[in-house]
Amino acid sequence: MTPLTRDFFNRSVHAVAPELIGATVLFNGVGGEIVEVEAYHHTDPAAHSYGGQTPRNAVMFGPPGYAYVYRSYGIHWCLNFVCEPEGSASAVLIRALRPVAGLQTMRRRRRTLDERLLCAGPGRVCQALGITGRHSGLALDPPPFTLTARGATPEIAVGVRIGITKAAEQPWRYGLAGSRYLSKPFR
DNA sequence: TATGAGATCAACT
DNA sequence: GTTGATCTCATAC
Repeated sequence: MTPLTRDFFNRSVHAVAPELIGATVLFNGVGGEIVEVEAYHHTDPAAHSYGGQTPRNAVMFGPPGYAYVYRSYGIHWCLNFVCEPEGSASAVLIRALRPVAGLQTMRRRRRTLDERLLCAGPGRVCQALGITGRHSGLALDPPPFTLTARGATPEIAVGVRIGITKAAEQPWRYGLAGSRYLSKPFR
């Protein structure tokens, strides 16, 4: 169980994103295996950092290995891992987990007993782990975060990203092939 | 199974 | 005033 260090994130998002599939993320001991992510590069019109720095996205412009959390559609929180050397403003959106630790806590927060729906979607992940905008800017290596590298290399599925209108054709969504915990199946 | 409304906020026009 | 890296619930097919 090797922890993910800052060096791991200090590379291209397109290298980091697929390698996160199969890794484990815990927040205060609650979480699971990452089964779905999306990559956002600062040259990408769909990225929050595309139009330059604002108070909301400032964390993306900082060093890699930090959490960027933002509010989506007014109600949900979405968790990102900042990547690449400082200033490049690129990040990986955590879209879905296979629940592993703290199932009872997640079921209570999510108000559902259906294990498949605990962490299937970026808003659900944050609700299940108890992550909000207060946690934006936290480092990923010390607690409350615990990130662990995967063991064997899993089969990775690739597809187009979900719920965006700009640069929607880019195949920058990565998932664990065949997983039943995805927010949507790959095709 | 599929579409539609509502919730609710920061950025941008 | 509009839009969006979303989810839930209701109603319709």
